Amino acid sequence: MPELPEVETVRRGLAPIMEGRRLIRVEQRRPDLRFPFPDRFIERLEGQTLTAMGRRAKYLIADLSSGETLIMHLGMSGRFTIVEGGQSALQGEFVHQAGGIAAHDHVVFHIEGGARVIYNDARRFGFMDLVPRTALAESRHMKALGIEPLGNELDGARLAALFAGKKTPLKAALLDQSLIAGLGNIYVCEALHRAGLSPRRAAGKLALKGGKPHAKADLLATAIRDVLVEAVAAGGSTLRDYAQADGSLGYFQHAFRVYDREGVACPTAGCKGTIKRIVQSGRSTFFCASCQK
DNA sequence: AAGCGAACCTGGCTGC
DNA sequence: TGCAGCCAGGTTCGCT
Repeated sequence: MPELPEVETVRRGLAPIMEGRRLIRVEQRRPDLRFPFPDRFIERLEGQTLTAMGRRAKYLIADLSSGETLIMHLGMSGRFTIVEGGQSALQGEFVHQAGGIAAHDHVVFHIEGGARVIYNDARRFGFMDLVPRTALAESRHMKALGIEPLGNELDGARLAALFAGKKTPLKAALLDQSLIAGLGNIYVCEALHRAGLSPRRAAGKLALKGGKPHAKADLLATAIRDVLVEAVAAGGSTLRDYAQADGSLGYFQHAFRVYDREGVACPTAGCKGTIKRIVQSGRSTFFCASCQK
């Protein structure tokens, strides 16, 4: 999935199609994804106008005219495809031949004006839920989330405070959504490389000392922000066949410096190291042992 | 209580 | 070509 930049890209792709429009019809093609769909899912959506498409961490947050909010998470393999209304005969024919539905298309939103938004998720680690807007912040999905890395809260001092006393490696601390919400495996690797910090280093080492954060804490906060801002600007990096929310077939190739680049020369200027792959808490970490201390 | 590993599920790639 | 084995962007649960 989609980490924060990819989810933000999806949000930006869906917003112009869905905001201010009514959900004419909704198809739910199976009873569950990661979790069961909420009770009366279809009935609570059909006829509602989608008033705003937002994002919190890796969650899409769609406000409805009913006062409820549709929470959507893409898990590992979730994706949205937009099929515009008023398309050419040729495209229409293609869609017709394919039945308009592909394997793992689990939810179809028919939007006022003719567009369809299709949610496809092969592994079904994603989910959708409905909660009253007023209960969103306290909902089980939002409740334990940490700070937004692109918000104003993230800086060296805050990072140092969050990591204080933690013996867990920086890699694990940065993946912990209850501390900073939105980073995933790729951008954690990228941010640590930019900051010159080893993923194995204890998170607590960046903690405040005498009221001042470790100098590296500022560096890491900046690296996190930079890597996310660049990825969002690039339209969210996409891997393999991950489709852009606008339904276009072309995909953007983001140049990762370390992720999935085992054996490649470290891109840091003047560094003679080679990117290594190790496993931390069951997941791949890519880093350069010679410039990341 | 923090901090691991396993589990959830399917598909794609690698190597025999 | 076939098939077993391993790996994948996330989160949650359960066991130290």
